[in-house]
Amino acid sequence: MARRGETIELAVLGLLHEGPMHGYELRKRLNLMLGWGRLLSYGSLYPALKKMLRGSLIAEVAPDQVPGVASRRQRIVYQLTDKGAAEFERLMSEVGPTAWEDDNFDIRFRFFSSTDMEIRLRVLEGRRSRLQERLDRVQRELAMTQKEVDRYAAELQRHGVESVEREVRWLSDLINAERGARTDTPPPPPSPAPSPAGND
Amino acid sequence: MARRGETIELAVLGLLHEGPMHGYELRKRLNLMLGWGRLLSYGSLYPALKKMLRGSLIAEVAPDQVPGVASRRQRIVYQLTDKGAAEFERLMSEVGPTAWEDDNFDIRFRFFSSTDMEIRLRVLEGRRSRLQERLDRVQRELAMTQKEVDRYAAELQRHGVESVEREVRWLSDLINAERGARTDTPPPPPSPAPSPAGND
DNA sequence: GTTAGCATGTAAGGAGTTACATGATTTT
DNA sequence: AAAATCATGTAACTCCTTACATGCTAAC
Repeated sequence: MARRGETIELAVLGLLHEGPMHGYELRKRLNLMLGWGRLLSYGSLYPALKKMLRGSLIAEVAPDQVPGVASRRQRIVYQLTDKGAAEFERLMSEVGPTAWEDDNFDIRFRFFSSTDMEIRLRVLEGRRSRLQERLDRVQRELAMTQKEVDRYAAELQRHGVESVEREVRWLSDLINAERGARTDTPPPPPSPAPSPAGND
Repeated sequence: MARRGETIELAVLGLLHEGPMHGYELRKRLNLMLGWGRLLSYGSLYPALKKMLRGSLIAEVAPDQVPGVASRRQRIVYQLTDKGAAEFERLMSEVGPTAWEDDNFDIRFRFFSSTDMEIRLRVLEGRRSRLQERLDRVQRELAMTQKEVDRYAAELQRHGVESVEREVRWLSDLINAERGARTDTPPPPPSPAPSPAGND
């Protein structure tokens, strides 16, 4: 779904940011994390790790940490390099369109704790106005095209619109929560107008 | 997400099943139909049409329907062939896993009017149990892995679970509606809104 | 007459899946 | 000892996107 090749990379950087891990474990967490539909295959994870290794974003951890448990070696534990950590921060502070895409947004949100609130707000607002645009566009076109509507087609539209509206409300709540936490100022009346988005 | 190459093909067959259309129009409808996230590009639509043309699933409509409006020609209107109609029916009566995938499910649902209720029920139930499995798996793993949970990670999980639960309820309502219509039982509630949706 | 939108296509390449291939370790 | 699961990897392939390229038609 997400076309940016950075998607897996960002997720891996984020997970390794929380601690060293080997590929198999990484994959399990990744599937749990964005598991709402897609399962990541080894055929895409391992090549991605190799690539990041070549780019020095990650490095293999020295194998013999605990001398007592000598043998148990065939899994490769990776950790973030300084360069990798810097790249993670660079990617996490992007606030442009790529940060609003479905998968990219989820991953960024998952690692929001590693970002400033300003970034968080920009990303949340960007995502919200993107969804709002989708909604408006669909509803506009629906008004034009609607002649005889198939029952199931209509039900699908209805459910889709409702789901997106629900996510918009979710985002609005999150935005309010962030704003409320920003200062001790009591949260001002919510602005229903979707703010036009800034870009990177 | 959807890996099956049949996805676009089925959607095109379904739309042409409702009437002849040219590529540009097809694309607009497709984007409206499964527009919740992805936009279909020409680079994928036109090659697909060519392929279907080669396979004789569709054919070009004779260009000169209305003699008076001679010129206005450069768009290519396609229509379903008999073979295409048969293929559409074959695909629509599949009830296996491929029919439960996100995109494939949406497309099948969109064209449910062209199917028997038995098929509809199988597809709806298949999709529901697939979502239920996802839910169970995630909740099981969540119970094991949960140690220190990041605030945003937890919120993302919560929202994800809730969304899927919501879709399960939606499917359940639809299944009940189908079952209710199965017997000769006269439709008890009036049908101003076909929404049996008891949501939220 | 020039911009904007309609309409069709192609080439190159990215991203990820499937299927294959291998072996170690733990559980039964 | 077998089966399950952990663990890593590769090759071929599919699907789709991006960017490019072209020309017609409507509106301003």
